[in-house]
Amino acid sequence: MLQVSRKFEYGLHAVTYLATKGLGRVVTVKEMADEIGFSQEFLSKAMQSLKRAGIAASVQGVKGGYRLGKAIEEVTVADIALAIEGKPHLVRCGVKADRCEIFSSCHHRGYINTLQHKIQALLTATTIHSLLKEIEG
Amino acid sequence: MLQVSRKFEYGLHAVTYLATKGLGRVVTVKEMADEIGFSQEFLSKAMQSLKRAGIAASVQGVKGGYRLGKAIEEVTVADIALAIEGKPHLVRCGVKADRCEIFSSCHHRGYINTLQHKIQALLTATTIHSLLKEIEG
DNA sequence: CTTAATAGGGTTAAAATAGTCCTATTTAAC
DNA sequence: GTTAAATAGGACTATTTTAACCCTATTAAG
Ligand code: SF4
Ligand code: SF4
Repeated sequence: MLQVSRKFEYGLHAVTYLATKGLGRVVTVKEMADEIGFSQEFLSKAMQSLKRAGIAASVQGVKGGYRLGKAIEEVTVADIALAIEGKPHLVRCGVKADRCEIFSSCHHRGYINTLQHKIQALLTATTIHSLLKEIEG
Repeated sequence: MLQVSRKFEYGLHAVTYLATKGLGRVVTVKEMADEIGFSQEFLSKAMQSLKRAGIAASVQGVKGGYRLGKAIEEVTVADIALAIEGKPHLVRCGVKADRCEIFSSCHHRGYINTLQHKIQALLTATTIHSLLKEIEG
């Protein structure tokens, strides 16, 4: 269906939330989930992925939470997608060749791979900074 | 995971198969499935979708099968995707607004929709004709 | 030492995708 | 006209992926 995962949307919303509500401020998952309207548990998983990628930074313990890990000019939508969904692969042979029974005789991979790179370029072209400008402006 | 459906790949392979093996020739699903290396039953479903969209034409009865329904200069990858997967929607609110609990407060739709249009433009930019030239050349 | 938070493994539930099966219809060939 | 080879398509099942939840451990403020 060529659809973006829900977790990615959770992550994207979370990052823009962090970016708008105080740049250095530490925000709990609970606050974000309540404000945005998402499931706290699931958003928590998304935040953990973002943290591992350095997009968010975490503070543990009471008064803990998350804040941005990078300047919003340096985080692209592609980064968030990578952090949450892992390396993109439009076709199953991108995961592993033997996942496709016709791998050795397929003549379409080249095209599909360039297509993928173009899509990736689109995602890379948008930083969170420019996304916010687009939303507000 | 942003992955293309298997049925779409079946369809794409089938169309290029029809295009290379004789333009007017009527080819059975069995032949295509055997040659390409796909499941006959499932490929059959893909062909039915392509037929409904006019991309393939069918001949029923003994000696029946499929042939191309349009000139390969007039069929784009986007057409095949549309025929097989239906209207694209990168996010669930594209199917129906109430599929997302935060629809009314979401500020990301605009961006995601332009992203979708750009991806769609990429698919529309490749006709089967140009795809074949790319493969052969 | 208690409490509020993240970290993360493991499990379950729901949905989408992939594939199969079966029957009806069409039509060429005999 | 009967048979056989094909598409048409509905219904079903299996598999895989996604989404969500639960539970325990760890961290650190008060
Ligand atoms: S059909 Fe080709 S592009 Fe698609 S998964 Fe198989 S090898 Fe890859
Ligand atoms: S979060 Fe926004 S873009 Fe995503 S499905 Fe909901 S309304 Fe649509």
